[in-house]
Amino acid sequence: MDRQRRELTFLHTPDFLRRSPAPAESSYGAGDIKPPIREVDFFSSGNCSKFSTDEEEESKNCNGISRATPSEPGTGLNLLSLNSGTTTALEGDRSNSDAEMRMLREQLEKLHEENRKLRSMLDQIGKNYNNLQAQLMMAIQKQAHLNQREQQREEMTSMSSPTKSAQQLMDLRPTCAAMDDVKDEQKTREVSASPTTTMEVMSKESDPIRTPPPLNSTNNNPNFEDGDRASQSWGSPKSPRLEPSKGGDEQLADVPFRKARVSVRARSEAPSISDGCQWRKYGQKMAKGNPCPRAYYRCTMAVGCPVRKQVQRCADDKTILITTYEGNHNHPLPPAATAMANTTSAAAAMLLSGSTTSKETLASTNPGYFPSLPYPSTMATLSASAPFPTITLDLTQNHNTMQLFPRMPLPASATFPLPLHGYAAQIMGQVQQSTKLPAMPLVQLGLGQRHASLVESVSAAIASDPNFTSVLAAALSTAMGGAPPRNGPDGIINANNNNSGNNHFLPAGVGVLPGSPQLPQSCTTFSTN
DNA sequence: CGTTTTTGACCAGCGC
DNA sequence: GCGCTGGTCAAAAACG
Repeated sequence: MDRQRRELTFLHTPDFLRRSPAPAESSYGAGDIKPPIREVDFFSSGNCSKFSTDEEEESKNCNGISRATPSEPGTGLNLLSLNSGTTTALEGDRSNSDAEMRMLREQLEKLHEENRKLRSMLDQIGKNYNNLQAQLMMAIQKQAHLNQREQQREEMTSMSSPTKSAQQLMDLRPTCAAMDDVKDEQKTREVSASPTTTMEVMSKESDPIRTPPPLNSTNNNPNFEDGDRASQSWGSPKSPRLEPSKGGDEQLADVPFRKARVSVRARSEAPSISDGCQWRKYGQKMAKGNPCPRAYYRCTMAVGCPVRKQVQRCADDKTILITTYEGNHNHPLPPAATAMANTTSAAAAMLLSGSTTSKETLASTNPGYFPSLPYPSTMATLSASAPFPTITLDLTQNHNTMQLFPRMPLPASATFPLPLHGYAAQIMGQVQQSTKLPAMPLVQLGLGQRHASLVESVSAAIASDPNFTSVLAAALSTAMGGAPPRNGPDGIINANNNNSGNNHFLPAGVGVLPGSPQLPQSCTTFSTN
């Protein structure tokens, strides 16, 4: 109820985009930022209803100005509350009542107008989000058909392709999703049936407000297996990440997935970005070649959550904050942390679903799929040559990606839910099943080399969509604590890659994918220099 | 007083 | 085997 009240108040707050209290995370000591109490969840706020979990409340919220909440100082609702009290007081003093009533009415009208604007803005955001989802699924399905044909050809010809080892690794990976074969197969059939069905299924899964995953879902959802394993390793001394005790296939199969990372480069003055999760700093090291220390965080939203992140400033440009996420949450995420988590999950899924071979310069080498890429370079790049497969989202350069929010102030503590979870895991589960269910279009997402092209094409498709980049850039920029986009003359965040890191930048897909059961390997990562 | 951050120490992987 | 580096642990300090 408190949350609903806050959200309700938020909707009526004239300057709701202002900076909110600091996030509960810090990386460099002073200037710690606490987690925002009021969060702007652009991705999930497709309409007014997204602000409330209660339908009744929802309808009230959508009808203009709603109930006053005396406990919320400095908000429009408080004005209404004041209005009510003042009206009562005026009964004993009518001399000034007319003038004050006029003033109050004007204030009410202003608030109404403000609410209308905010709602329309939210609606627009939601529409754009849904459009991107639809486009992504279309692209996936389209590519899936192509891959199916390609797969049949490959089976006839190349049994010793360079990426066979990578595919073998995937195939050997513990079949955490296999336990749910039947269910996932049905789901996949639904997904492949039609775009509409796909979106319905996924949107149901994606909305953490409406369908919050069970807290103990780890026990039930095979997709949590990886996280559980990671948790176990965390619990053991020295966290043997590679678990040498495990031999043979399982280890081989496990490593490449657990190591996958998603990295985000963005400009920020804040010590770290607020991603909607709570983090605890557990270490700090000086990294070679960078005067800035690297901070290590782990997720504290749930006991044993295996997600970790690294935060470090770029050595070349200290205004660039590089954050790297690894692992997937074993707990439900707050709405504020869901949207971008899905985005980065998709990015990681695309990375992981490809081969482990380097895929540099995908855009230039693979122009056939999406010849009309609007950007000379990309906002997402893949690097499989690094020790860990890493996808880097570079938001330090500007293109016209802020068009959705031309003059929207960026709240310092707007949330930036990067830690991976959700759809990536779903995809990965399907990837694993793919060896068993070759006929399912989506299932084929992750099969070795032939998936590289899919990864590339989907990535390109996403990257080529101005709406997507706009939304992603906006979300990322809002997440940057107090760092207004400064790359462009008009405050536009660029979607271009930046080569200051050692990652190889590729046009990769960063899909805004609907949420889903937590996946075996979701991660969000920052490239480190 | 409980939680979080700091920071030196420890460990594993890797290259020579 | 040794040294370097990245990552983590854990005791102490700081914080609220």
